[in-house]
Amino acid sequence: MKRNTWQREAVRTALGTQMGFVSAQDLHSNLKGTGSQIGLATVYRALGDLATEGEADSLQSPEGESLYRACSTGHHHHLICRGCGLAVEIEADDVEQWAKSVAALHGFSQAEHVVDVFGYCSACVPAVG
Amino acid sequence: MKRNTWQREAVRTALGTQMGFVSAQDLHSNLKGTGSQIGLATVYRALGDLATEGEADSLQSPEGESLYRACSTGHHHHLICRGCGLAVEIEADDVEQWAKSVAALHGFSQAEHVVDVFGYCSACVPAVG
DNA sequence: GGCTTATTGATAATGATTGTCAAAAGCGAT
DNA sequence: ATCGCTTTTGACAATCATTATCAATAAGCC
Ligand SMILES: [Zn+2]
Ligand SMILES: [Zn+2]
Ligand SMILES: [Zn+2]
Ligand SMILES: [Zn+2]
Repeated sequence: MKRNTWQREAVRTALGTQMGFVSAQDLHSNLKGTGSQIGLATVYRALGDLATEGEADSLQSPEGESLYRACSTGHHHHLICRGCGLAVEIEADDVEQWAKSVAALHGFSQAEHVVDVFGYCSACVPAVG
Repeated sequence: MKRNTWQREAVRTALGTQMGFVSAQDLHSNLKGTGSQIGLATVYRALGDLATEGEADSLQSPEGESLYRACSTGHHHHLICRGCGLAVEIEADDVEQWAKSVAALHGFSQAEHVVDVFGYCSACVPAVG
């Protein structure tokens, strides 16, 4: 049976306060910054669990880091700021249809897709040029 | 000025013989297996260069590894078999336009996108059910 | 309160990728 | 072909995210 620990809840709520995607390392730093004594490994485990249970959405940054975000809604994609992590949820039925049809067209089954857009939001663009 | 070395060519041709995406580590193993004495760091550098110059296409596996594939055409995406690594190049102007417009719509700059479809090809589907 | 067992967390281990830098090799000029 | 300058190489160390260990802790149940 899975137990309720303050660590799990801490990660859950910390994720909720984030406005965008964050890495496990970042979230751990944030938690430590607020006085929490939670361990890094626990943050990794909690995030992994949340993602598995569908309470969090995960993706990989272009640099290869795993990023997480609280998310309870259904299938959708994200427009993510490389600077501050801000994530805008985007839906695109066109893309969904396209993915489905291109897979079928080539005889592929059990098709899933990865569709994410990365850039710099209007607030971060001045900081990078 | 960039120089021509047998190492670069070795990586280029080794990539060409692959039917799907491969990691730098795998390609290095393959090269070593055929008697080449090329160094691992050189394989990483060569693949990075090829990707930058547009001669190779790169993406990240779900596990976070960087994968490469020979590719001489312009910007496109892939339909990738989880079973055998087979990759079909796909183009979708619709998706390109969508990515561009959704970024602009939200004030994002320097937008890049990750668009890949994963599934099982017709040859691999029987093996997984 | 105790028992049982999942969970935690400090730390070590892993594994991909990058940095270092002296030695080797490419290329243009001689 | 040789010289000289500059890029490239490669063995090795360093980095960095993530995972594995495993003894200590603490949920949940009686
Ligand atoms: Zn931003
Ligand atoms: Zn979708
Ligand atoms: Zn296949
Ligand atoms: Zn595209």
